[in-house]
Parts: sequence; C-alpha cells; structure tokens
Amino acid sequence: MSSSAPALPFDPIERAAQTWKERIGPNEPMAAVTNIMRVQQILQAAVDDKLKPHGLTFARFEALVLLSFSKRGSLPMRMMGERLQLHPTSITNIVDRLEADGLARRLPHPTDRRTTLVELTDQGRERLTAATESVDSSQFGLVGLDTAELVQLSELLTKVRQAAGDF
Amino acid sequence: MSSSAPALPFDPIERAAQTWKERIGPNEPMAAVTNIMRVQQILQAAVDDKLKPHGLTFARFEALVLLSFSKRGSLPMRMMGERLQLHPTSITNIVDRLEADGLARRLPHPTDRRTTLVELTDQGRERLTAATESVDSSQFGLVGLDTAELVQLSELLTKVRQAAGDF
DNA sequence: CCCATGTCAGGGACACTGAGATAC
DNA sequence: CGTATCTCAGTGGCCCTGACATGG
Repeated sequence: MSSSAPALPFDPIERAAQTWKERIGPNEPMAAVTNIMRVQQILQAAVDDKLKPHGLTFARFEALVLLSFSKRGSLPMRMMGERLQLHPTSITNIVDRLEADGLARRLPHPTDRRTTLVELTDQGRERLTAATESVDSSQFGLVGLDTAELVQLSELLTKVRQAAGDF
Repeated sequence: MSSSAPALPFDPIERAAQTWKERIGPNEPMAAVTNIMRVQQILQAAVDDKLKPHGLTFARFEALVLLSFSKRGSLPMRMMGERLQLHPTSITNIVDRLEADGLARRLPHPTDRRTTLVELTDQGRERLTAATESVDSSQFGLVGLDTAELVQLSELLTKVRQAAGDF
C-alpha cells in the first residue's frame, strides 16, 4: 500500500460525513465524493502494483488497451486523446514513453500528413497480454462486490458521467 | 474541463467493456474500475475548479476540513496522515503550504516533544467556510444522482474500502 | 537500544499552459 | 487565410523513497 498507516478501527469517511451533517447539514454528495476519491486511490495503487512488474503504469496500460482495440491496429493521436480524455500534450508524453520502451510505434498517416498514427509493436502486444492477465486475475483490485453490485456501481457512475457531459 | 475534447457520441468506457468482453471474457470489474477512475477525474476537476478562487486544492481542503473537525482544535501530524491516508512527507508538504498561506499553524505538543500539532488559524477557518460553501453549493460536482442513489453509491464504495482493509 | 515522529533532499509520473512548426 | 494536428519547453501539484535528527 501507499502509506504505512495501519487500518483505523473506524471509518474516517463515515465519521467525517457524520460531523459534516451535524455542523453543515445533510450532505450525501460530500460522502459519495470522498468515497470515490478514496476508492480511486486504493484501486490506482492496486493496479499500479500489478502493472509495475510489467513496466507499465495505468495510464500507459489504458493506452495500450485502446490501441489493441482499434480495428485497423492503429489510431491517430488525436483520437487517443478523445478516448482517454487527455490533453494532446499528455498523449505525446505517453506515446513517447511507450515508444521508448518499444511497445508502440509512430507512423505517418497515409493521406493527412498532419496526423500521426500510433500502433502496437509485437512486443507491445505481448507485454499487454501479460499485464492484462495479471491485472485481470486480481479483479483490478476491486474486491468485496459481487457481479450484480459491480454492474450497479457502473450504472451509477455512468449516470454521473452522462450528467457531467462526458459523452 | 481538462481537455478541450468535445463530448463523444458514444460512451468510450462502455465500448471498451464490450470489446473486452468479446476478446477476453466477461469483466465487470474492469468496467467498474474504469468508471471510477474517470468519475474521480471529473470530480477532481470540478472540485478543484471551485476551490481555485479560494487558493485551495482538494488535498489542502481535505486537510482543513479534518482540522476543523477535531475536538480540541488541533491534531498531530501523524494522525492527519492516518486519516487522510497519506505518507508522512506528504503531510509535511501540505502543512507547509497551509502554514505559508497563513491558514494553519504548527505548535509543539505539550507532553510529547516528538509530536507536532497543527491547528487552524482564524483566517484558515474563514477560508474554509467560504470554500465549503462554494463546493457544497455545487454538490461537489456530483450531478445526475438523487439522494437515494448517492447513498447507494456510498454504500457500494464503502464495501470496497472495507474489503480492501481501509478501516 | 529500539521505536516513533517529523523533516529534508530528491525523484517520478502526470496533467496542464503557452508557443510554435507543419499541413490541410 | 484560418484551422487542425502535433511537439517542445516549462510549471505545478502530488505522492513517493531514503536518509536523518530528535525524542520517548
């Protein structure tokens, strides 16, 4: 885990929500947001832990997955940015690292010379397969919920993303 | 928002989950994790946006909230680290910044000279009140869910935290 | 002597802003 | 000409590791 702190004998988020309620008023969003932030932190640590032996971070892993899902085997940088919801310079950065590790390759777009395509290398595909297995077998660090609850969770979060104009 | 990307006409997470299912197998955890990661990103951006005018980040805001909730008005750094689940050096860093902004103050522990206590200044309390109002009025950026759904969401996430040994 | 607490120095991954080159 | 795509340089915030001083 990230910090060496031992588990608390109570839930700090629950307690904070309680205090908030007493002083400021009913506040379900605050509790939900704190929960999301904390769970994200836990999952990020768990996934990064699984990916580390493969020399990947979650951001890079996501990029590899995206590339492996593309029909033609390659994607324009711009489209990667759209799908991953990242700034163009962040994509440049991520692809730089993947390329430096020999996992992806830049190639020119056949007709639009402004555009740069990115495709997986064979090594990238192998690395992704191994990493996927590792992370998948650990349930992505998401423990404690059964399938129905996972679906429910995804539905709630998708609702949020939709309301926020995410897609 | 973070990137300048326009909203997609479809849900990239849903699509990725679909492709994953076809190629790798049923995978609810993967979809749920991706959803959490993305929603966290959205909320972080929304909250930071609300806090920026007050000169705060979410991490610093959380620290202020924690201090304001303490019974005696002060907390040892170590305890702040436990509650916020952060590394000791991160706490040092955060308290440094709060102190530099005149929002918090370090003081010696009366009996244990190893320990440093942190307490809010009057200015810190004022700043926190204003920031809280701002972020609270925006529902913490968590839109699209009614109260029952928010509670449901928190329950699911608390289950995850509990299973992960968070408390 | 060992453990606890906090700080300092340093680094890494990430995401941004602003400016600019190239091509449509 | 304006717009789109990508890159480069720089910045800031965050969290970490490792080493260390101080005190219980």
